[in-house]
Amino acid sequence: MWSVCNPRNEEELRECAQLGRSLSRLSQPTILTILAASEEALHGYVIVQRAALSPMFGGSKPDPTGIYRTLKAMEDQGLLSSVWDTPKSGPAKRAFSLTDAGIQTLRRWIDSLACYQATIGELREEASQALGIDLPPTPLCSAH
Amino acid sequence: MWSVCNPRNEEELRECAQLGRSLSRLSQPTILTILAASEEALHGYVIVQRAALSPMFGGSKPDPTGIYRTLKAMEDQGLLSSVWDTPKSGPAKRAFSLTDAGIQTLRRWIDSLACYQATIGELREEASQALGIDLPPTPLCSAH
DNA sequence: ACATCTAGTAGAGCATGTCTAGTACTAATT
DNA sequence: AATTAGTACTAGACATGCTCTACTAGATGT
Repeated sequence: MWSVCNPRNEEELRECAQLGRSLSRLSQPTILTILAASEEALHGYVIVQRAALSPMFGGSKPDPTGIYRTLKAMEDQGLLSSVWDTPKSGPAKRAFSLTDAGIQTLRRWIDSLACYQATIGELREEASQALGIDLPPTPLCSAH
Repeated sequence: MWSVCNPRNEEELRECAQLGRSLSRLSQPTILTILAASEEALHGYVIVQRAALSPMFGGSKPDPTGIYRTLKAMEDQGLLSSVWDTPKSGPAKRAFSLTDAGIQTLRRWIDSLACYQATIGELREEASQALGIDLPPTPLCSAH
């Protein structure tokens, strides 16, 4: 299943857009949003699950390896902080929460995302014009 | 200079979005649009120049290496066809034009782009909600 | 003579994402 | 009691797409 558009099959995805399951480079704002929406610190595993519900991944769980690596990178950048949670029973797990820098970054992302939207909209208009067709209405997109 | 958003400097780009000069994976629809808008076949060099004027790259010329490689890949996929143009004087140059498959693909891209827009819009809304702020108005974005 | 423009190519590297596969412990099912 | 599914995380290999540096080579301009 695909998140962003809704091709009937893998074939069509490859034909059409040559994209992966998610928009590239937008897992960071997705993670920031998930953490900003949560009162408490979250484990990576939970973040993966919530990400599946976000518009970016629209139902299908993102690859955990990628998310864990992104979390680590974001912590290195100072956007997140984490503490090890070592319960008596069960595996050790890391709980992530936003730093002030993370909140600032998300704030900036909101503007960036608007710019992306505008840019993509312009490209879409130009493409329609070039084909000499009217801008078609927004199709049914997400899987939720 | 950046194409999509308008950060004051490289620093801010890195802080904010960790993105390159262009939205990832959208150079293909950009190229398709440029070719669809042109009556005649275009040289790679000209495509690079026109790309600089498109919303995706907003003024700054994209890396020619990347564009040439993408053109080759698109030809391999049957979206483009090319002929060598070997004038008496001057270097040999390749002229690209759209195939029927390329036109079909651009048509599908128009829907895909709408989905991207919608997805990014939803993410933006969720981010604003999570921060407890009103959805700010679309900022000034592109450089043209 | 030197710089700039046209037109393209080669190779290295980075960021991001994907795939396969594993560890380890718990809880529910058969 | 053994198997399966769920929680929680890690490692390595690979693919894709973009970026950077650097190069060839002819044409045109100063």
